[in-house]
Amino acid sequence: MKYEAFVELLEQDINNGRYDQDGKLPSEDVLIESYQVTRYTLRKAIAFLVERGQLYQVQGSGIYLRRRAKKGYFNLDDTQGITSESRGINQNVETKVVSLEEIQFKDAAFVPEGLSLSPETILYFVKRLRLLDGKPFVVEHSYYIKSLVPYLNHEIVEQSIFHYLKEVVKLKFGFADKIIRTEKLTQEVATLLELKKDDPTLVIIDEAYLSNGALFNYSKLYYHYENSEFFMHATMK
Amino acid sequence: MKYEAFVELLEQDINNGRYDQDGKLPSEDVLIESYQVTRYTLRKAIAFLVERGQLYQVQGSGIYLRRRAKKGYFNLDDTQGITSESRGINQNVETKVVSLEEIQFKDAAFVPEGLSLSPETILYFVKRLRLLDGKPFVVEHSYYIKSLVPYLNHEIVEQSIFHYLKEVVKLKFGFADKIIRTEKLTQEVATLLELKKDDPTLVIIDEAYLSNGALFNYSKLYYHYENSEFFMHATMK
DNA sequence: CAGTGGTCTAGACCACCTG
DNA sequence: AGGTGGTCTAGACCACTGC
Repeated sequence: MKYEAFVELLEQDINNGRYDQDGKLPSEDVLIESYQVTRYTLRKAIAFLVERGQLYQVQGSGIYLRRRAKKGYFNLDDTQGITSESRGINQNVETKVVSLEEIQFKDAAFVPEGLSLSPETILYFVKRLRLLDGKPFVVEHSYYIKSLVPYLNHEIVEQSIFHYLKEVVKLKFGFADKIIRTEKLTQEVATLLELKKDDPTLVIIDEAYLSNGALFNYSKLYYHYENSEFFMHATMK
Repeated sequence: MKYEAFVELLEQDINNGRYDQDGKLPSEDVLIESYQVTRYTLRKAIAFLVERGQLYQVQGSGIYLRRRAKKGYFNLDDTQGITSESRGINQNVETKVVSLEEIQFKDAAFVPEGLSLSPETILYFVKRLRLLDGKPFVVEHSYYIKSLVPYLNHEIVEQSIFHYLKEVVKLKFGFADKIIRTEKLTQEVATLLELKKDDPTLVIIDEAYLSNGALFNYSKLYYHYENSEFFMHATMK
């Protein structure tokens, strides 16, 4: 059994409360027996859930459920936009497209530090406002490299772009770098967020790479400081 | 050979430019041969460096160095204070202790959501201002649970508390949860950061757990919005 | 000291990229 | 087709926790 499938199965059982009375899972030996998986598969799945902060392991003792697992936050590790980020709570996501155009790399308003592309490289440039339950949540300024993302139109951009890239264009995502900071809002972004110039904003600069290491998208995201909190889990090594 | 030791060895070779001409590492088979490690040890070490964003792997192709790896940022995954976070750049860290006192849990100014402790639980409460190259960088409001952190004094708190807990008290750290958001500054914190009331601030609420899952510390950190940028690396699953 | 998770070995086969 | 990384097997032993 592939470990991804086993992760889902295990996650279901955990979420259905199968292990709630103990607050911990059975030992690895018992899990191996009851799910009929090998230790490799089991530990790979457990490691995934540990990374996500749902479980923790104590050597010599057992595998424990995290109590008070965080809900209702956007997870900084989820790199695929609001739709999947907001799982755990049911919220209505709306998207307003401010603009969609093709530009050349040399005309981009901002560029990731150290990124070298030919000045004539064609990029899609998308500005969107996204709302959660009717409240302005984030303004996105996103660039997509056209040689890797060959087609975007208004209709696609009104939905989840990443969903389209994954399911339709069949891009294989690899990893993302993010820079997080706080700024004062410009008038342009403040208007969209229904805030005032110089109000605070949480800014995330996001660089997204395919599994082959090629950058296909970079974005600057301005979050409404009152409507957005992010969560992350880290191991202390 | 333990994989932690091998990580260090491999990291040294990478940082010394041993693999720069190719931009990639040799294949796993070659690495196994040249470093005399087993595939398990090799892949565990590689996985660690991939998680940190220093390498990426492409199935069927190879193990590549990340170019333009980020330097000069604070890594959100590093959970052990400024001293180790700021590696990569040499900056002078100063610490000014604003206050150090023992309080009861019921008198704490803030409490992590869902945390249940007896109201009489004794906590150390530490307020510190930390400066980088003489510039105010972060104001920390930190609580330590005395039953797990039995002793703190002014001298310790002027240094790296985590270093003390790790090396002297021999606590074994496990994991940390963080919530990241933006707020407007209160007058009290603004004064310490040499900013004005209502200026933006990046806030991180940090909960730190021992390897046995016990919470030993939680903090609210107010970062100077002009002097602090954070970096993180994520895999897109 | 019994039982648990962590590391390690030595293989095999699969999935994917590249020439 | 050959070579690369990804998954998987079936063990063994080590390190730690808790009774």
